Order: sequence, then C-alpha cells, then structure tokens
Amino acid sequence: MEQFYQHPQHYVAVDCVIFGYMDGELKLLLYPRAFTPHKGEWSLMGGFLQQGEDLDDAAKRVLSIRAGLEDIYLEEVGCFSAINRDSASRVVSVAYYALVDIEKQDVNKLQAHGSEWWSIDELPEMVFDHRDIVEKAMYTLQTRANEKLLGKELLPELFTLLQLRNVYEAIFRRPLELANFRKKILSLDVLERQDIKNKTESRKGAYYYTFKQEEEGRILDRIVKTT
Amino acid sequence: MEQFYQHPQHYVAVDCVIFGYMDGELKLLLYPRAFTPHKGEWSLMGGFLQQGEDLDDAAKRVLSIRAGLEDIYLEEVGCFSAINRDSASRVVSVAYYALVDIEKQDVNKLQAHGSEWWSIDELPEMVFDHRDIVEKAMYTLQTRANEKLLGKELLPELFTLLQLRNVYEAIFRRPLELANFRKKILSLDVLERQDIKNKTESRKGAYYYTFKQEEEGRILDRIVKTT
DNA sequence: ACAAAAGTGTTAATTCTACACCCATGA
DNA sequence: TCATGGGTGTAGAATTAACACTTTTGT
Repeated sequence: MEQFYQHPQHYVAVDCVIFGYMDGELKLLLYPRAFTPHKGEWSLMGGFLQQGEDLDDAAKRVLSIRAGLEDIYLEEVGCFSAINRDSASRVVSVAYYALVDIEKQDVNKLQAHGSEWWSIDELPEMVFDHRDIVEKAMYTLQTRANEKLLGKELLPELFTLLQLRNVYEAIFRRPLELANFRKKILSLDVLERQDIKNKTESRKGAYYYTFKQEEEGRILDRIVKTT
Repeated sequence: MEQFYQHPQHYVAVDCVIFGYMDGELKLLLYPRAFTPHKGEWSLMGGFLQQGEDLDDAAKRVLSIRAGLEDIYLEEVGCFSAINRDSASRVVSVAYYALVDIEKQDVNKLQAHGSEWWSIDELPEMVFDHRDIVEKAMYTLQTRANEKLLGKELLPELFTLLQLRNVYEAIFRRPLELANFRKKILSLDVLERQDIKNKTESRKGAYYYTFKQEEEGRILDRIVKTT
C-alpha cells in the first residue's frame, strides 16, 4: 500500500506563523531551532507530517507540543517547496498562521522551549525561507480579516468595540477611525450587544459585545478598505 | 541526506483545476483516470512531485504532459491532505487552478488523452475529493479576479471591453452592467486603449485594449462587489 | 435612414471619511 | 462640575447601480 505509486516520497512539514496579541500590538512567536542544521537560529514553530494525521492535525500538534497552545485558530497560508529551501534535505512545507491571545497563555511553557515573542517590526534573522513565510502569512491574515470578523481568538468572551478596533489596527497596522469602524462593524450584524458594561477603562463604561454564534461562517464584504 | 530527518515521507501530488474559456463560459478540463484505482472515472489533471522540481514546476509539467498546455497561468489553491482522500495510498495533494483560452489550444492533443471540457454547471461525478478541490478553486479564482485584472490569459493580445466583461461574467457567474463595468475597469488604469478597432462585432467598431505591462503585479481594490 | 452595437451621461442610493458634538459618571 | 473615555450625528466626497441617451457606420 505504501509503495503503491511509483514515485518519490518527500518530507512534508508544517510551519506555524504564530501571531500573538498584546498591548494592542501583533507579535510573532519564534524559537531557537533545537536541532541541526542551523541549531540555535530563530525559526517558526514547525514539525513533520506524520502518517495518521492530516495537515491541520499536524499544525495543531505542533502548536500543542512546541508551545503548549490548545484550541487555537489556524488558517492555511500556502506551500513552500523550493528545492533547497531546507539545507539538510528536501522538505515541502505547508505554512499556517495562528492567532493567540498572549495574556491567556502559560508563559512558563513558552520559556521552557526558549521561545520568545518578537515585535513584527523588529524581527531577527530567521532560518531558511521563514521570512518569506511570515510575509505571506501577514498578507493572508489581512485578507481573511477583511471577509470575516476576526478577533474572537484574541479577545475575551466579552469585549468592547474599542478592543476590537485595537485588534484590527494591529492586523492592518494603521489607525482606524473609531466612529466609522463602529458603524461599519455594527452594520455587519455579527455582534450581539450585552447589557453589561466594562467600567475598568472609563467612568461611563463601554458596552460588552459577543460574536453571534450563527454568523460564524458568513463571508462578509470588505471590512477595511485597503488603500 | 535523503534520510536526514527521522520522519515519514509522503507522496506529494499536484492537481490542476483547468478552467477553460469558450463562448463566454467557463469550462473544466477533466480526463478519465488512466490507472487504478478508479481507472476510467473523471479526474482533475494530476501528477506526483518529483525530486528536482518545486510544486509550481510540477503543476506546469502536469499541464504540459497531460494536456499539452504550455505557458499557462497557474495559481495555488491550497492543500488537501485528508488521510484517506486517495484510496490507494496516503497522498498529500496541492491544488492549482489554471486559466486557458480554449480556442488557442490544440484540440487533437486533448483528444489523445481522452480529455473533455465540461460545463461548470454540469460536472460529472469525480474521483476522490476532486469536487471539493474544484469548489475551492472557483472561490480562489473569484478572490484573485477581484484584486488583479485577470483575462490576459483567456483573451487575445488585443481585446475589447465587451470581451473582458464576458470573462468576468463567466468568472463571477452573473451578469455585470456594461456601462458600470466599463467605468470601473478604466478607472483602475491598467488598460491601454489602442487606435485600432474590432469591426467584426459591430458596424461602429469597438476599441481594442491591451494590458499595461508595468501594472502587472499591482494589487487592486475590489473589482466586483461580491454580494 | 435605420438597425445595432459602442460608448457616454445622469441621477439616486449607498458607503466612506472626517469631524463635531453629546452622554454618563466617578472623583 | 469637570475630565475622560463612550457613543451619536452630520455634511461632503466617493462609489455603486440602474437606466437613458448619443455616436458611428454598413447596408
């Protein structure tokens, strides 16, 4: 069965671009590669596809094992298959991006692997073609954030519109006018206003919102204009 | 070198969703699978990744060998990696879509392989998960057609705006108002009007246009609203 | 002159943008 | 009452959508 087709087989890997959100900024989780070649250089979280799992499973496993992250939002970015992209052997890699609320995570687990959060603006040199992967992931993230209201993954169950705007500003890396963002988002009709208010940020208090369950999958029209 | 990493290797395939354009309609090129399992059932054009090529190369090779198609526009759609998607063996497949001007192609070459063009609306039963692949490819095509002016691949060097609209109607599968489409497209500033007219379709004659070379890669703002 | 396709104009509706303004409340 | 975010309103610009209109030219 394994050798049914008369063709070469290849190492297939997944590489995860883990975007973390903290203090209104997107960060990237990198770790010092644990094995040769390029041991010690900064790398995306990666791992090899095993027999009994599909690529999504593999990506989840990588997040779990390498970073202790569970139930994380994952999205495919694309394939990277240049012949010499991995200097040790021919490896076809499938990139994913993940969205993580840094505050919710166990910092100790990350430290254990030597992982660190890096600011998107000041990334270190990275192994292989990981820099290209990050760039494509960023683009994919923006595209996706435009047709689906992301943020569920980065925000608490209850969140304010200001918090959501901060997420979108981090993703698109530019300021978004609050009044207009508010109107735009509410017009999408995917949020549910709660009767509770967040009083920690202001005296008046800001309404909490939640994502409407049933609107989860709906594809929306351009949320943020890209010019 | 080949066994440098201690992990399983996998068959990696490419499957090409070949969209052809004819008589203002998009068609799909399918062929009857030439080998077991499922020999004779309708299938996308596919092939296995070899050692000395990357995935783009493999896709080009598949188009060339299986369909005699050269210099074809290709775009990655995504990975399909369910464990049992191929009933013979575990195969990770990377899907591509291709755009082809049917009229330009050598019909004989296609016949030789038993390939046939199928209307998008009346596809036959297909092998494995090829139907899912087609659907994702269609979605990717529309997304791409929205941020880049496609059509170069499906149209002659010189084309009229009416022809371009027909391409877009085929891609989005709905009528587009001609006057508005015209204004929208021209405002993008990616086309060059020629001094020659196409007199075959009307007495008055329609201006020919070409794509501006230097605007090739530019990412445009939503060309067709998707509601 | 007229039929038929090419191309332009016009208007109303909608969406974007940039602001100004009002609101609620703890100190 | 006043400082501070939270939230609303509005006017002008830009875009979209629908449809009427003018232009050109072979017959």
